[in-house]
Amino acid sequence: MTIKDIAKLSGYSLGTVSRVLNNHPDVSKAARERILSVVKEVGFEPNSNARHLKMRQRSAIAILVKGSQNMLFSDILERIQKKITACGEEVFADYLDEDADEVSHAIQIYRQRRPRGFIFLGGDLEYFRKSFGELHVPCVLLTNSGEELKYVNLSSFSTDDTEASEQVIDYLYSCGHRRIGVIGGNLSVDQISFRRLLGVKRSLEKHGMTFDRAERYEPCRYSLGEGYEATRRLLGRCRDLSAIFALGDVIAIGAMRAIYDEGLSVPGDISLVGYDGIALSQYSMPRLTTIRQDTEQLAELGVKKLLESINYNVDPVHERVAFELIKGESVKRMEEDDGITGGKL
Amino acid sequence: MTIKDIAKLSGYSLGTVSRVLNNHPDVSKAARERILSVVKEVGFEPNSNARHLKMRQRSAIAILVKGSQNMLFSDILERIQKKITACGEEVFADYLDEDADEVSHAIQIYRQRRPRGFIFLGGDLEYFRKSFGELHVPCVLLTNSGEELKYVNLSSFSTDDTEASEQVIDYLYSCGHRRIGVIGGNLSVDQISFRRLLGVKRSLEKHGMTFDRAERYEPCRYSLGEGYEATRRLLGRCRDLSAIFALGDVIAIGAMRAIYDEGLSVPGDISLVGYDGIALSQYSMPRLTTIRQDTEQLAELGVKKLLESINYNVDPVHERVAFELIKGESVKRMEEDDGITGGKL
DNA sequence: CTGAAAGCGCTTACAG
DNA sequence: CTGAAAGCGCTTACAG
Repeated sequence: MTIKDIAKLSGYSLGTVSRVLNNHPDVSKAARERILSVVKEVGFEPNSNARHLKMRQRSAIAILVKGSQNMLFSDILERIQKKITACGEEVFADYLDEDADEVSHAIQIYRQRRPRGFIFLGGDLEYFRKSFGELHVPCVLLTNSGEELKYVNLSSFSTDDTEASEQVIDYLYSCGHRRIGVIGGNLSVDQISFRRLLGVKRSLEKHGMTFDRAERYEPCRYSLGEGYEATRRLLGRCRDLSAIFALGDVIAIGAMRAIYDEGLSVPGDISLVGYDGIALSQYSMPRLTTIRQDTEQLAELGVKKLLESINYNVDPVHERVAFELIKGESVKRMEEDDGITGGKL
Repeated sequence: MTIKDIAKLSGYSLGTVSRVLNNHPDVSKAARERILSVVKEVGFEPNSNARHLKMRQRSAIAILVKGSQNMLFSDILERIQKKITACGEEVFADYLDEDADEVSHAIQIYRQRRPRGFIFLGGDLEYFRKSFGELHVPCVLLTNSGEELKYVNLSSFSTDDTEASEQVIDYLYSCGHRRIGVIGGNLSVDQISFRRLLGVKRSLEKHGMTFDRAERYEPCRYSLGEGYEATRRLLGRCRDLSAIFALGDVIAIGAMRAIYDEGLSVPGDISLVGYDGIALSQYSMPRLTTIRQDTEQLAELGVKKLLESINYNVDPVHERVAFELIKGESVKRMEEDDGITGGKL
């Protein structure tokens, strides 16, 4: 069943059928109705290969997800898919390893499938800097800011990681915590974890303390298992911590279990704060105190901007989305610990 | 950059370039080497729209995932993607709501993108029965068996849900539990939850007990929140339960929190068993006793079979994959409860 | 408003 | 082993 058959069946020519199918304005009402009814009757669907070949138009919207087990991204992805589909666009998602080079991957996908745009769920600026210049389609980066890169076809929407992390530490400080450890991510300048660590440092310095990274920070990937191991390493090294800030909720859940396995309790012995605000964080025991990223906003703005960029070639934007410190049950208020342990210990 | 440019640059004709690109045997070594070197040099990638238009061949392999937050499926999906990509095939994933009609969706995707095959991650036999007949590409259903449907283009690989559930209840029984509640899924004959319930019933009857569904079973979707709510409803109704079998780990994690919120403990007051064996189940406190589905095997067999079906038109198969009862920390061995509460209570 | 025709980038009999 | 040519199913100037 091709457009030719529809032409024959409807009594109109190939071109007219095509015009109707593509919603061109200059078709008579009679022709439109007749052709549409035939199309419907036989359940015709145009061959998208032929269509895209002609239109030289990219077929769908590609979503590149860094880490298939990342629950924050699953959440955003689900929302994006719904929104894009609702706009009548096609979407497809591809998963990459957490450390994979998403930009090289995008370039490869672009060659193979010519998507009309990309949405990156997570991104390492290092890779963007290296080869994003080769990608000439509208792109949106979510959860990390691409502002400093100044590419004309890259917008981004993200949480202000530094500010949020600063608030976390401010909060822990206000609860009397002075010996705070941090786990998650790594020290590369281009990663979100770097900005989160910056917020940690900023808060501590504001309170007259310093952050000894070598001692108090333990890097790890964003997984339960790595969060678990990192916590054990950190606790093995500095037993005196009263609080741990995990740079991701999944890491925090792993950390929680590690703390228990060390014979300690949360928040009795060690207070714990996560980051992301995934659903799971509110079902753990205790409920996690965490930074909730606004996944609905991220999805909404990301899709809207991408579609605009595809259709109108607008200027890129780099916006921050509001976050919220959710006070769960995993942080203990210390009594009168302040005077004693002021400054870094 | 098209195949024509490559022809010009290499000094060979269009046809020869195409043959080299498609690994046709009858091309001279000289031509092959020359053309390949040019292709490499300019980084040429054939236009897949044109290619597929000609080949009338479906472009990629589509994976339909029921429930984007389903961690078991994320796990399997990740493995599938790696394997398919390793075979040089393209893949794309689409997420559906847990209750969506995946078969209608597949038919629609088929019309739009002509994938060469489908892998269904989760499936409701009701939908397959209704309209799978319209889908004429090789398909593989994972985690549910499509055997009874007898479609020539549908294979399936799944865990023996009935058998596994029977083992769960056998185990709980052997630990002295007699008042067992079940949560998750629904009673539709075509769902995996139905088969799991069948195993529950079978085990209980084997031990001379009956299963009062209206009283002891509470349906819910496979999410933390619904698991939580279902548990509260169930506990509100029958306070005397000594164990709960959640038909999914995610449900179990929600249940665990609900049990705590009722002022009870796991496994002190109530023992809990999950199903799936996702990573999270081993990081909860206590670790979950659960049925581990072999995601690696499911992915491996599914991909292998689909590729075979696409390339050789082989007969469908319906196989069971081994499972394992993982004994975590969430089940308590009761002392001498047997004599007193024999039979259903 | 509509039709006839060119062409998108490729593959594959058909000849040689 | 290789080239010339037809054609996959569509879109879109171009004429009318």
